[in-house]
Amino acid sequence: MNKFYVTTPIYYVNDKPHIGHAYTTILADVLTRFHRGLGDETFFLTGLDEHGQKVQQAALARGFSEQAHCDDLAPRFTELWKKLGIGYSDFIRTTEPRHVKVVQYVLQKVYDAGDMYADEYEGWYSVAEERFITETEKDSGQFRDVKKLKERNWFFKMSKYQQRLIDYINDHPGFIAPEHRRNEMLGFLKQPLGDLCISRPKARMSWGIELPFDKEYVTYVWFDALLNYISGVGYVSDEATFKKWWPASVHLLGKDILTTHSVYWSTMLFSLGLPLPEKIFAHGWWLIGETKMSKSLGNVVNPLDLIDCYGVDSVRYFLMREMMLGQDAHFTPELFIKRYNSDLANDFGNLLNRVSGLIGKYFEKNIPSQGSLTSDDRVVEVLACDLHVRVKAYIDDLSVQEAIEEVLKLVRLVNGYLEKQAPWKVAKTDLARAGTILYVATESLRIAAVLLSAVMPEKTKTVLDILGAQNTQPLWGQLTSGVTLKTHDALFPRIEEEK
RNA sequence: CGCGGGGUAGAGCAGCCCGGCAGCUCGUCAGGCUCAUAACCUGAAGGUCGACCGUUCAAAUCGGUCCCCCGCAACCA
Repeated sequence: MNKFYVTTPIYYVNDKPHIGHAYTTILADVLTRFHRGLGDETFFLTGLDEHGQKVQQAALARGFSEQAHCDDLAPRFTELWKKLGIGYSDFIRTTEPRHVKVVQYVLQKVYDAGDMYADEYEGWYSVAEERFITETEKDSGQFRDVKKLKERNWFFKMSKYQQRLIDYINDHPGFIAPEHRRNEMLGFLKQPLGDLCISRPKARMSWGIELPFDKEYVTYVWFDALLNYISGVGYVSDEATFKKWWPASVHLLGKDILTTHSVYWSTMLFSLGLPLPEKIFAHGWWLIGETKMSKSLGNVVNPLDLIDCYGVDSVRYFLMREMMLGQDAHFTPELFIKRYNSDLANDFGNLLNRVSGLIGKYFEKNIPSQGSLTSDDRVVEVLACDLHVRVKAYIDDLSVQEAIEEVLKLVRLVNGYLEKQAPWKVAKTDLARAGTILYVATESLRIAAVLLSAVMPEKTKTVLDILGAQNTQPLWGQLTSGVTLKTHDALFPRIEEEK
């Protein structure tokens, strides 16, 4: 038995959850469910990042205390996860004592190890934004009231680990994925790496975790947030649990936060003497139509709306099927409907109707038995038999869309097989043969449903329930002859284009 | 010359590392079937594989030059 520990980023609580949050979290859930189906022991951690300047500002703007603001927003995330059928193992919030303790422990440990020092931080400061901005941001001309500012701060000796990190990435080809992101990071690391300023003076920004060795400062939010990946599995507090789960199998994240994870987080782990996660996977963004999703543009698609109209499983399916590995994906209602109709209604759902209708008509709803197989039957059987092997390979590669497509190939093949075998004709002259055909088709459908259960837990459960095949494996022959099919409605009713 | 990714049928993508009939899904058109959710199946049309030059018996694939798109360029999250 293997262990599988997956994380999402902990989401920043300055706004409501959107499709981007939903995507990463569903992906983590799908991977977890798939691994659990294989018999792996799984741990799935998600949560919220609650410190930092933007939270402080958002809270202030609403007239809330910071903690009250976080407590108010947290349920918006947990409720959405519930609605999306997310089965996380733990939900961590960085304001929780268990996390705060770990952050302070780590700060002290890094300090004691000599990887922390105080120095003047000098950079461009935007008075309007109340924060330091980067050279790039300054050059963009979008910030007014910019001036050079010096400030005493604490620094983490990140530069000390630069070469070690480069060597590590080179020695571990799968560490940062997809490959072009890995190249990007190696390119980034060709420049001299500076040390990381990990403190913020309370005078300027007080909403954070106090440095154990300097009470005038709180911890820079990334240094705080990244530690959730270990504080969430018992680092320091529960060594046995921690040993069991760390290092993580995969950190899932958006491409915008790849540097923080591959550079800050890795060097922090080096300093702590802990192993690095096995994989850091940066996925693309959801574009709404042709434009980047953005709160300011007000074009954020609320996944909740889709769920209410079309069901949670079809939303999960769409997001998993449409995002190509590591690339950006597009969302429009038209794309959603197209995908839903062609894959779920016409191919998958309709196949269920075909076989259950035929079994109802010719076998009084009892699943027929499988006679000897013809070569045509064998083509289907062979593809269905080792489908789980191909699907697993894709899942291991995080190619969920390919895994799904592989299953749909079987579904399409079976639709063609039925057409060719025409059991509705055969039944009139050779009922046993018609039974075999229907067994082959239904068994294939069962296997497809089992393999799609990680993506669509509810609908596939319905299918397996109809077939009397709950808790079966994706192996040929587990469909029980003689079982009476349950009556059902259309699994995925077609969405008719209108308006 | 900062680093990196990409330009393949109307759309979205695979193939490129390891040259050898240009493939998949959707869309379009024509047939078929009539068990099924106007679903399903079969077939067809549609591509100078960004441009040019080179290597080779053979180039989407290897090398070179150019054009065009995109990402990264950290210490806001």
